[in-house]
Amino acid sequence: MARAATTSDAFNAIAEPRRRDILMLLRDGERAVAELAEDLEMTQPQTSKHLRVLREVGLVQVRGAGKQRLYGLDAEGLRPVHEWTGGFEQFWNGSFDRLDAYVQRLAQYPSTTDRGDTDD
Amino acid sequence: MARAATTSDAFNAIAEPRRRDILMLLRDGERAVAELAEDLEMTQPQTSKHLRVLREVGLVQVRGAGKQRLYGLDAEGLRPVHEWTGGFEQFWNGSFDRLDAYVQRLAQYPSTTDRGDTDD
DNA sequence: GCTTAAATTGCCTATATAGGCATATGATTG
DNA sequence: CAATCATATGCCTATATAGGCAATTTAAGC
Repeated sequence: MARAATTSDAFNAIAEPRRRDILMLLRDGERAVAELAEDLEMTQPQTSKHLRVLREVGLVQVRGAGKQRLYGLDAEGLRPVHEWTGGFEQFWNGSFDRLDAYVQRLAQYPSTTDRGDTDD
Repeated sequence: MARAATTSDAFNAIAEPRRRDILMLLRDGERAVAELAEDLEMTQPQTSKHLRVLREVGLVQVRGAGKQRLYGLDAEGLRPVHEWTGGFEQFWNGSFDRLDAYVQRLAQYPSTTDRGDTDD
């Protein structure tokens, strides 16, 4: 009855722009919380919370470094998202054209054409 | 103060599993609402609402076909997601190894090694 | 125009945050 | 152990849904 938990998977985790920003920053290497907070102009608790979500879905890792805790990227979790969206690649890279669409439509609605009801 | 609107962009739209299911079904061609509802075992209003979100972020298109409304895929909107995640591909396809990580860490924390504080 | 079929929209509830702030927890150093 | 720096949590509020159901709109057909 409510929205899906953002902590459930990578899809939900990266739905939040702030978290995407964090991940992008981490591409350049590990970062301490305070640094991330400063770069992204967020408060420290805010940053910590986002990092927690990212950690729970396995997109980042932490390691203690003195008083600091350095967060590092664990991008493997983004792979499913990349692959899922990749399953639609044919629809935007040109290998999919109107003929494909026509054939697909026939597969589902063969009667549509019988009634001369196609839109083109 | 609240969660980001799921209607804001594709990232949010596909965070919902149901909507991903809908998009996958639509890969095979256009579908009427009732059909989608049946295939996904959802109520029809529920399906309509998800379709509305998908339409608002431009991931699907509609066209009237008699009493029915056929929804079709407009996957172009998934491209940004695919490309964004693709920006992390190096981290899981093997071209990125511990040396890269080491170099990246140095870039951010050169002193870490000076203090003999690395984790390996 | 009325009836029927197919979808959409409105209304209500429960729930999961995101953000702000204060406070607790951890680790380091003297 | 006390003091301090760096993070993580707890608590509270506002908000955006997702789901259930009823009612309204849209489109055919008679």
